[in-house]
Amino acid sequence: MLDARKSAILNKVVTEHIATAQPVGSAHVVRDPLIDVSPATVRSDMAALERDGYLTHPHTSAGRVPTDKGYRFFVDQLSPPALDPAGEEQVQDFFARAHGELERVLRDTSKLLSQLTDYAAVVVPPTHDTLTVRSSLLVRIAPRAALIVLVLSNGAVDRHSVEIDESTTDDQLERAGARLAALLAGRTAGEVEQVVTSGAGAAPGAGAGGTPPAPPAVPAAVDCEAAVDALVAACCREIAGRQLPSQDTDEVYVGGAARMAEQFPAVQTVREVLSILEQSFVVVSLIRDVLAQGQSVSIGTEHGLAPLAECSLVVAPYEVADEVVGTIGVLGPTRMNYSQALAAVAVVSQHLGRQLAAGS
Amino acid sequence: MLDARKSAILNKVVTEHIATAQPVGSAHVVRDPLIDVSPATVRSDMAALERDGYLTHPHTSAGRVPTDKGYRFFVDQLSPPALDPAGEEQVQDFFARAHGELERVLRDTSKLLSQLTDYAAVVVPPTHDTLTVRSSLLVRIAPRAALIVLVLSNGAVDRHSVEIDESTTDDQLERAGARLAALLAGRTAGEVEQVVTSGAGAAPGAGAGGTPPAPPAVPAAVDCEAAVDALVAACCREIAGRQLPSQDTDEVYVGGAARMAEQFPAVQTVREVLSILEQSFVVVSLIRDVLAQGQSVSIGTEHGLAPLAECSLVVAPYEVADEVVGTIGVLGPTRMNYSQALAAVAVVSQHLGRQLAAGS
DNA sequence: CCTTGGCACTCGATTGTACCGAGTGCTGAC
DNA sequence: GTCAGCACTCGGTACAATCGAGTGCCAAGG
Repeated sequence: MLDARKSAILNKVVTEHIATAQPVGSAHVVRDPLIDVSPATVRSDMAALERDGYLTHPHTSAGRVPTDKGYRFFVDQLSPPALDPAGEEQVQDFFARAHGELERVLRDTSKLLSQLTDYAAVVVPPTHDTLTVRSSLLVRIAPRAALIVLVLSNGAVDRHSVEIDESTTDDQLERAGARLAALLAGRTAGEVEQVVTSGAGAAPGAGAGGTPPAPPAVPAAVDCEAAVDALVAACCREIAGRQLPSQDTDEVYVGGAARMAEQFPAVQTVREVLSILEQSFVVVSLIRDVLAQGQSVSIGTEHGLAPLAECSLVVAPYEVADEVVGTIGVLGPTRMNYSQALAAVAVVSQHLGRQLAAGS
Repeated sequence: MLDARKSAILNKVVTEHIATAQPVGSAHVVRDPLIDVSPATVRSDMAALERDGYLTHPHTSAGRVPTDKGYRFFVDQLSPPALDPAGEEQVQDFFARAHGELERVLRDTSKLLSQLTDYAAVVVPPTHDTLTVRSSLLVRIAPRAALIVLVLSNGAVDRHSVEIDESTTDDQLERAGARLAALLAGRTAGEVEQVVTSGAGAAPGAGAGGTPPAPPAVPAAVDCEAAVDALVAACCREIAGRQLPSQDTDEVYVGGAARMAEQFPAVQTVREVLSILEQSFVVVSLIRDVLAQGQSVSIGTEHGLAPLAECSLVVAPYEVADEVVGTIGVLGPTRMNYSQALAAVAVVSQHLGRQLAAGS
């Protein structure tokens, strides 16, 4: 597509612009030992690159700046980058020390990633699909509400509330709890869903398509045992339901958002970017979209979000037991240090996966 | 201290400066109908106010700007402010709708408070001291680690991990779990602590003063029942220990941090403020300090944090069952709208307390 | 003694002008 | 195709002039 010299020039423009944040002119480009031609030649090549959409001009008599397409070319031909030794050590250290609650580990991981790259970092927590239920508990917390607590195989705790009928006796609740414990032990949330839809009485059935699922409620018990059955079914539905995309629970850990303040001269831009970062739902779906396209980098306007037009996102999934369970990412300006970000994201995602597999 | 006219002038300067963010001159001040003197008189009064430390001068030939002391005077003589009807309705709406997990409610509350005021908002979650344990569960999550899960009376779930000896049998664990359940049910964390220090075998004893408490570990069991005893004691210690100030778990919900970006012209300031907001520990202790001094507003340099010299913090505790359990706050520039912030914080803290008492 | 109009003075902000220099595009020669 | 040379562009800086909001002080009047 691009001959060797043009490609070299484009690369030089990109790296130089990343380093200096300034438009780069032909004189700067020829300073690169790999480019052994005169400025005039470089100029004509740069004009061609501009015609092809790789570069732009802020105005006449200014140097060139890469377009999103230019960055894209640069990133695609980047050799798989390695993290610098200092960073590598930092990651090692971190995960050697990391322990305790899942949430804490994830939050700290986002901080680590942000420190490594000097940009904002995002950690999307693992879905529970690969985790099994180790233990469960059903407790009444109000006359008409009960809580299911699940301890998962990695030590995380999941929690769902179900509406119950006021007439439900403590005894019934206890029996339902016992049944539930037996039913859930060793299962994943996905398997629970299967149990629900296959047998186990009051399956959702008809209304599954367009209409929103009714809130789980248990009808007044006539037969005692039937009430217990219904309660168990409601609990299962609730647990399985949480995994559905209807969840607006989308949690996400953002670290180093403050660093974005330095990246953009315009206060307005900073404000918009930070605002987006506060809406976890938007962040999650953004990352999901990028990953769905098989990309690991999204540059400028490639994703649709207007306020992030001046940002790039570098993502990597992390795996537990060969299954993708979550994602981490770095958000920086389009003129970010891509190789560093790619390296950091790759290394951290690997370590994080291993860590979670170990059971934190 | 200040005669009526000086006081009026100071008030006018403060309100005007809050509204316009500009230094305000004598001409602006006399526009106030309450001040019926000439600009020259105002000028001499302002000079006096400056001598007394209530106002400053960016430079000669500029208007006056309030100092921290000036703001302090203004805030202290502010009549207890009421929230505007629109805001009031928003709060009503919010708490009528609020439901679900504790964390979600708190996070959303921080967003609400931020929306009401247009500044950043902070919610410090309730300590568990007034909550009782409704149910508990002890599960092994790794060969050498177990997890205590507590369901609290308001439906929240608390979780602590304890180190256990590898030789501990599942049977022992189960018995310890049963003992623990009986011991904890209906108790608050504070009461658990009392149980630990009073009887129950392996109390910390000597090392309680200066040295950090040893990590909970259970020695290899010789006698089976003794091992169970020790395990129970370790669990209790862990639960009680969490309430000690040694906790660096200090969680905090920050909403609307992005709004700070617009409040300061200097990017550096924005960066520093956001940075502070990301360190939950700092935020928590800051709020604690302010409250400990019986203040509800901290202005500029009154708290010691240099990066927040241009910020003010408005806080209010919230109560459940007449006990202060947590705090909410608003962080804005020193020239923030204090009456609005005070009103919002007061109203929201009241509603939040009521909401939590109801059992979310 | 407090208040006030008058007045000189200060100093940031704005505007205008000139100039510099980094950078481009083009052209004609090799 | 490459390159030296050249005219041209245009943002950035430096400097001066001007403007105006605001002060401090003083002398006169209640």
